[in-house]
Amino acid sequence: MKDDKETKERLLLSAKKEFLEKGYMQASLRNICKNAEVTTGALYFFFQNKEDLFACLVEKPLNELYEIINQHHEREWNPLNAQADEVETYLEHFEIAKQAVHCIYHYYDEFQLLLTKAQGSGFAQIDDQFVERLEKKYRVMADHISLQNRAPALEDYMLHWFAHTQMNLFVHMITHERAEETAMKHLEAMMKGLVACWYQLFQE
Amino acid sequence: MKDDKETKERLLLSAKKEFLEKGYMQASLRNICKNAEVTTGALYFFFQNKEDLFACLVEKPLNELYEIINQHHEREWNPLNAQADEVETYLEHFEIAKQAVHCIYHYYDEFQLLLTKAQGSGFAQIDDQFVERLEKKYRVMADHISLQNRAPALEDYMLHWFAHTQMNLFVHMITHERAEETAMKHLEAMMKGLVACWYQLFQE
Amino acid sequence: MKDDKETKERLLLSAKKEFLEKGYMQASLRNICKNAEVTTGALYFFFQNKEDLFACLVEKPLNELYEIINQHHEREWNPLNAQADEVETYLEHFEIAKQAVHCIYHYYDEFQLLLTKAQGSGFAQIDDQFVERLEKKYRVMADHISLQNRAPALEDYMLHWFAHTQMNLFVHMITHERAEETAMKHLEAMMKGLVACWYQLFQE
Amino acid sequence: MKDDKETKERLLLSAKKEFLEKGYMQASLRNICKNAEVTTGALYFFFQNKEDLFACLVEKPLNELYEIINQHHEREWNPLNAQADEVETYLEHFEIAKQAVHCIYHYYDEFQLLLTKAQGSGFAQIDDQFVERLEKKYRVMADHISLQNRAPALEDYMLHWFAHTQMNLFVHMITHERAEETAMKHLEAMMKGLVACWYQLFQE
DNA sequence: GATGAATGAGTGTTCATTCAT
DNA sequence: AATGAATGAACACTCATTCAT
Repeated sequence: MKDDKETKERLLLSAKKEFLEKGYMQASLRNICKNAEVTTGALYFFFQNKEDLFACLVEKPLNELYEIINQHHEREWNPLNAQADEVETYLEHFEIAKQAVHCIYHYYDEFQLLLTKAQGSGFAQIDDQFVERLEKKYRVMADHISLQNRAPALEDYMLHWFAHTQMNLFVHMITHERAEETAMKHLEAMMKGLVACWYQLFQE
Repeated sequence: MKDDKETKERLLLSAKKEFLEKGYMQASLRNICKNAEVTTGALYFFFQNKEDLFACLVEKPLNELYEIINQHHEREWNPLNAQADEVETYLEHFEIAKQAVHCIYHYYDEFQLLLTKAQGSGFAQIDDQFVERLEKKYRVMADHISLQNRAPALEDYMLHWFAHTQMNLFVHMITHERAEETAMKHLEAMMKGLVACWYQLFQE
Repeated sequence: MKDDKETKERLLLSAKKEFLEKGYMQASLRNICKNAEVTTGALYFFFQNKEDLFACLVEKPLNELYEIINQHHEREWNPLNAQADEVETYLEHFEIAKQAVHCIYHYYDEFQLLLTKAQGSGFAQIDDQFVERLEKKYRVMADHISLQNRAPALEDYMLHWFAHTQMNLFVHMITHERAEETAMKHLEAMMKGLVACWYQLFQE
Repeated sequence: MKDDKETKERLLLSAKKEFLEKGYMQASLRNICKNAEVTTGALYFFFQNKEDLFACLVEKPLNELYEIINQHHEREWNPLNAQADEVETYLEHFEIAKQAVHCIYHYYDEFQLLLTKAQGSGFAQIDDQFVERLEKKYRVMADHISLQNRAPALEDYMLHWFAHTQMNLFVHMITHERAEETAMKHLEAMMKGLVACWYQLFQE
């Protein structure tokens, strides 16, 4: 009777557009419904509230990204067999980043929402959580390097900053380059820079 | 205690508090006036609107920061007499950053507003403007290096990202460390990292 | 556990709970259906609307109570053979009240609904109807007494008030005592008081 | 510019009407504003919310009534000099009731609101509080009588019921008779009945 | 300089009810 | 007998802003 697209789908689409344009807070449910050619009541049939609507857009991509980071962590970074020379480290860093970027570009709009339009929603501090996961991962790598180099452990503050910088790299990409292929090319250069930075942090 | 302060001053103080607590969008002028023990009308005598109120808090610190960057640019970075060896570069980078950080910590609350609470206001993309200024400055430095090394010019994208990263460093500091002195110590380490990153960007 | 009960039964049970908890107005059909594990549509298959649902819970108990009052009226209160001395009167009053209380406690929840949770429904003024029936009954008794005592007839207002007071006694019981046995004990004492009051109304 | 009546006054008047007609819950603020020829915002300038609006109508009359009950309690019912014969008791009971009724009729609409239209507001259980105050007062009188008659103390349940009945008398009056004078005449007869009831409660 | 009153559009959310399937 | 989708009006409440005084 309506269109070929299901109502829920139309609502999600309309919501995505509205959230992208105005951000979570300024987005108007009324507007979302109007653009989806649906009444307000209908929205509340499919979603519990504004928050839930946003979450439905964003949760799946987010979990996929988390899985990527965590899998990596568990599978490859067994420090026993790691040979933490500079090249190794770079490859490791780069591999994680590449997969993350791939995921992020696969859900381009959704990560735009998460990383730049979530203020006011429950996902506002998502970057902190994301940074935290990176931090844990980097802590293991850092301690390994310190051990090999007989250098003092990397300060928490530095580790935290580095993780933040890494995450901001992703935010930067998604904000400045739409094409995944081009993004990937940039990624390589930036990661080289970051790895140089990383090793510098261990020098006195 | 209250009465000796001018109304305008009280409003600005109350506004700063509200904006810091809730961010620009969620801040309520009603609330700001109530806490300043002033009526809404009074606010509109001193300020044109919400936007203007926010600007009044933030404009002066922002301009001071801009001046620091620009002065530096003009005075010290005459490329004719620059000897762009690595140490020089580091010192140059570091000197600018130090002065910027000093300024930022001098107006701690205000930069908190600008850098983390401005979403919804006209200053929402202030970081972009800030980045732009850094970019211009780094362009000169980069070209100088390229010339000396007979290397190809640094890509715009990379320059932009590096400037972003530099700016995020400031955001990170202001979000994670209240004491200027401690901040400065961290700054040194982080800047060493960034300079390493910077030089890496010129490698093939 | 759920499946053996018929849908209609489950709806009525769930509705009773919701109405008792929130009263007629605040009760949510949505909620009633959810707790009955049934969709809204199903509710409207069995009941015409909210009002009807409430009525279905409450009508049968109400009619039984009406019958008790009316039967009594017709059977026993033939004034020709009544010997309206004080003891007789007390016993008569008491007997009716006892049977009414028994009925009310047999349908405890339902009368709770009727007497304290019906605001907003068509049963909101049920107490008035109830009082009316009591009134008719008391009118006969009152006139009999007036005749015997050659006293003026009991004013309508007083009769109405007395009937109200009698009914409030029932409301009070159902609101303050869950056990029928205990309630009955209290009933006796209260009825003695009311009969004293009743006779006082005939004094000049 | 508007009428001769102030906006706030108009709002209160309109609110009183709406609350009386529909009860607290069903009353619509939109409607109240419309009838007062005022925008919704205006209402919220004068009142915090629906609850507050209702309270503003009702609080003053309520406090006056409380004062009447309390003053009485403190001034006259010093049991040392009380001669608790039946006539005394009646007069005492009657005197309180008369003053209460006078107060109630002075604020006729407001007590209508309080006693019959407050469901859903914070004043929903106001009758309980009111009963409680009466109860305290009657407890003193009851114990005095028990002492004199060497009779056992009046059961709490009975006292509570009697207080309820007394209060219901007021509710009844306000619901059934608009003219204070007529009401007062009825009051006397009803109070005589209640005092007879009261004394009956002390008989075995 | 500042007040107090008022605007009016906007917010997210809930509701009883309907109906094609 | 029952579902799931959808309606549309209503709700209390908040907002930045205006303006006569």
